[in-house]
Amino acid sequence: MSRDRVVDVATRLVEEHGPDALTMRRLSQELGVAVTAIYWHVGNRDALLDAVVDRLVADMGTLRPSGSSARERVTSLAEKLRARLQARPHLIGLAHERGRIPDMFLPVEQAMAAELARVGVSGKDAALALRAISAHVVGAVLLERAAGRGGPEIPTGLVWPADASDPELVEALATPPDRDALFALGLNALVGALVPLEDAERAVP
Amino acid sequence: MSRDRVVDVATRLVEEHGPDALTMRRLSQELGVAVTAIYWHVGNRDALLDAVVDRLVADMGTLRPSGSSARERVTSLAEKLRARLQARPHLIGLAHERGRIPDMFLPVEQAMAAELARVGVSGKDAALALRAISAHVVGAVLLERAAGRGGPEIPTGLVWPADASDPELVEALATPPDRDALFALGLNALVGALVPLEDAERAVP
DNA sequence: ACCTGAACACCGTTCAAGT
DNA sequence: ACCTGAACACCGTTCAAGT
Repeated sequence: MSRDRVVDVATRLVEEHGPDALTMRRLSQELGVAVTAIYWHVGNRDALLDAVVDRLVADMGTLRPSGSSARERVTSLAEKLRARLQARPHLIGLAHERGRIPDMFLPVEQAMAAELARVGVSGKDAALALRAISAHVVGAVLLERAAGRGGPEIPTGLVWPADASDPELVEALATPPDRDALFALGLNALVGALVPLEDAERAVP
Repeated sequence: MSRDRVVDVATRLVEEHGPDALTMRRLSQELGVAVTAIYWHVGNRDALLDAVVDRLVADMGTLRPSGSSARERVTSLAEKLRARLQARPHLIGLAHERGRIPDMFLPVEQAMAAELARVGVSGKDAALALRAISAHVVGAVLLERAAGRGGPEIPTGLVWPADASDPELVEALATPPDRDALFALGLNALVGALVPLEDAERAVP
């Protein structure tokens, strides 16, 4: 037993079954210890969740961009961040509930800031661009997380009016969305609007 | 006592204090009735939450676009939807947790589809555009909801490196983001990429 | 310093019993 | 048809008591 082991097991429980599955009694069972022993190590459940999120934030580490142009590199950072978040949906949901999303994003935003600086975007403009792009990433991940759990993807009670003049649209909306395409679409729109072209790109369009 | 009154009071509790504040015992107190009486009317807590969300979905009604061009009208729909969602953050959080966001968005998406049709966007393209825009709206609202509750807006433990070459950026990131500007920025980028200009707009640019 | 067991105040839910 | 009270299995947390 140690504080670290408690946080380890707690993290695993949250990761696999969601925050609600982390009860002090279940945790004590997995640790092979009395419920009350946990309190000596971590204080209480709230502090334990804080510790879990703290570790996640620290683990986010630094993402490295790939590609040559600033647009490619910023895009790659956003995609890698999304991939990393998607791998642990319950944990990022927890981080979100506890208002720790900004902390988690710091490393990527730093990396993006460097790319923006290269193409002459700085100051308030850079801050707005960073935040718009990272907001797109979290927004997408949070939405997907709900879609992953929730019941049927297709609206249950309500139906698109049958008399619609655009049957192809109706059919497209009846199938679950292509989340990768959706994410890429929004990201490209943002990057296109916020990250200037480099000289090389402008020369050969 | 009636099923309607139970759902009324439950809705008020969730709206004001969040879903966690809706306990069967507290609800019974506000209703002036024994806890177990509630079960006769609504089944159980889960079904009660379903009923609350059902009512919200039905209440979303139809939003009317304003403006003349398709871009303006689509933009106005997204802005009005955001305003409506922001007015009841806890309830939309609940709808999100229960995977009912698509249901809630149906009316607006219908209205947007009409606007897109006017400028010749239909079928799969229209479906993708609709979903990209509404994803931006939910994403933004979900993020703001967390920001509203969570502790300090500014990252707690971590700090932007002090040696940064762009002090204006560091300062901009140290102040809470302008959420309206952030939302408008993303929305404009999306609408610009997805909704074609009308003839009139192209003539007088 | 670290762990246990009993105890308390809370949950959601069931069910027999009342009117 | 509608409501009550007792009861059950769960929570998180405190605290005196052990080693």
